[in-house]
This record gives sequence, structure tokens and C-alpha cells, in this order.
Amino acid sequence: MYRIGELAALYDIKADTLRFYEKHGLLSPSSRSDSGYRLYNQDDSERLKFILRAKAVGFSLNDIADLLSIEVDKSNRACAEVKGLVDTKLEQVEAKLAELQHFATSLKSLSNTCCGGPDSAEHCSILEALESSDQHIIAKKEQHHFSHSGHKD
Amino acid sequence: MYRIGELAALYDIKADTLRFYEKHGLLSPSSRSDSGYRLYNQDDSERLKFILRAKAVGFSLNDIADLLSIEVDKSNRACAEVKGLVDTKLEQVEAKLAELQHFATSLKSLSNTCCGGPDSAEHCSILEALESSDQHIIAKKEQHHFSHSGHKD
DNA sequence: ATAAACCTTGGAGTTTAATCCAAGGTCAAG
DNA sequence: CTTGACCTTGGATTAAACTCCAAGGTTTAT
Repeated sequence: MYRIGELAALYDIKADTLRFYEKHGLLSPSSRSDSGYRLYNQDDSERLKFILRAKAVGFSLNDIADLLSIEVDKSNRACAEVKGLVDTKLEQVEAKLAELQHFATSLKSLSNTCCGGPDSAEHCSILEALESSDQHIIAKKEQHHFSHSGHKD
Repeated sequence: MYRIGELAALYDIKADTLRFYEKHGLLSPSSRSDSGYRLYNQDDSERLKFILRAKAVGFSLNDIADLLSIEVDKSNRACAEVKGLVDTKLEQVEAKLAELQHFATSLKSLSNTCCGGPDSAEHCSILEALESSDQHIIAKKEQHHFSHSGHKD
């Protein structure tokens, strides 16, 4: 069992952030001490880890709440419904993955071809390195237009 | 040449957002009309595409400014210095990639093993699916701690 | 030549995600 | 039984990234 300050220290965040997540329904301590102190267990800690990871890869707290709701509603919702939510998120994740892979490739080639020596800048720019680009998350309307992919409210 | 509204429409953003990016040094139109209207060319459009992609995978506008500065300073900076910046960003991108791959794998397994039928929830939770987790972006202090790039301006 | 649809600027307002503060309660150590 | 580090609540403040507004200039089309 961790008290709020301990759990916060463990993940290098502020206790206030944990209270904030609680207020917004992302993570509540599994219990309280007699005097009302928040007490977090190992599952709570795992849940927090998930939240922080999801945040780190660009999901908003709302997105994360969606993902976590899959757990919360486990027993209530039809499995097909859950699958829908998961698959939607999966699409988002895979789009991000494709972008990131592209980024990584470009950064690597930039690092290798252009910056080997002390002064041999041939095409020292990410924009140039990315010029051979193909795929987008971004809906460039003229090229390809599919219906407004689910913006959240 | 695009006027601000045209370019904004092309990427499904607001003209205001383009003015905002300009004010913050991310993207300035390459020219102005006689009457002062912003005029964006194809390079500007590419630059905007880059900004939006980088944002979509979780980079802050400050991060993006860093990346773009590689181009701007092309002729000024020593190549080794540029390489340092690129390699730092590359590390960030690869950390994000690792996280996302983990995410994608978990979401896939969740989608497959748990939600095939209308009602057969076996372990219908992302947290459970992620339980076999290994890697983190998150600095869990006991394990590994690397400084996070705290930029502000 | 006048409306409609664009653009300009500066500044104010909004949303998201924290982060800080004040007034007070709790707990272990001396 | 007090000191200091921790915790509680609610509310205010901050920072980033937009988003909107007002007052006016420009363009195009009738």
C-alpha cells in the first residue's frame, strides 16, 4: 500500500496530479486509511503506469478514460461493443505507429548521411529527409477525403 | 500560392491556428500579397504537414520548433551539433515507438482473444492485456531515471 | 458600387492538464 | 505534547495550444 506521496514519488509526478486524476475519474485509490488518507495498492500502481504511458504516446486524458472504461464496464457491456472501442483505438495507435516509424527512419538517415563528419552538410534538414514521404495521419482534403474521422466532442 | 483560409481548409485546421503557429515561430508564409494577405507556397505547406504529423504523434510545439530549427540553422551550425539534436529526438521517437508497439500488441490480443463472440468476456481489460508488460517510457525512479527535457519559453 | 466572403491586427476567452495555496487534521519521534 | 513531515479539502493560478471577437481593409461578382 502506498500513500499518495509515495506513489507520486515512485513515478516522478506530484501528489496533486494523482488527486487531479482521481477527480477526473482516471484513478481512485482502492482504499482509505481510518483518517482518510488515500491508499493505493499494486493494481492502482499498474493502472497509473498505464495512464502515464498512454499519455506519453500522445493520448489525451479523455482518450485514456475511454480505454480504461473498457475495464470498468467489463461485466456490463456486450463484448462486441467493447471490441468496437478497442478496434477504434487500435486504428489510432497504428496510424501513430506508421507516422513514428517514418519519423524514426528519417531521423536515422539524417543522422547517418548528413552528420557523419564535422562539416559535410548535404541535406541537413528533417523536412528534406522526410520529403520522400507517403502516409499521413493528417487528412489532406484534396488528396483523399474520407468522412471526418471521429473527432471527440 | 495559398491564402491563409485555403491552406487551413487543406489541412482541416483554422486560419487562427496558422496565425498562432506564425506568432510562435513555427511557420511563416513565404510572402505577402500587396494588401498584406499571407501567401503560403508548397514548401510552407510541407512544413505545415510536418508540424501536424509531429503533433499527432505527441510532440509539443516546443519539441517541433527544436526539430525545425535543424533546418533553419543548416548553414550556421556545426554538423556535429545538429547530430546531437537529431539523436536526442531519435531516442524520444524510439521510446514512443516501443510504447506504441506494446500498446498495439495488447490491443490486438484484446480484440482477438476476448471479444470474438457476443458475450464471452474472458479478460476484457486493457490493463489485464498489458499485464505482461516490460518496457516503459515512464521513469519509474527505482528502476531507471533519465531527465526529461523540460522546455519552456 | 455595394454586398459577400475573404483578409488584417490585437486582445480576450477557452480547454486541457496540471500545479499551487490556505486552513486545518494525522502520525511518528523526541 | 509539541514539532515537522505528511495528509485532507476546495478553490485559485499557471501553461500550452488554440479559438473567438471587434473593427476595419481587400477582392470578386453582380
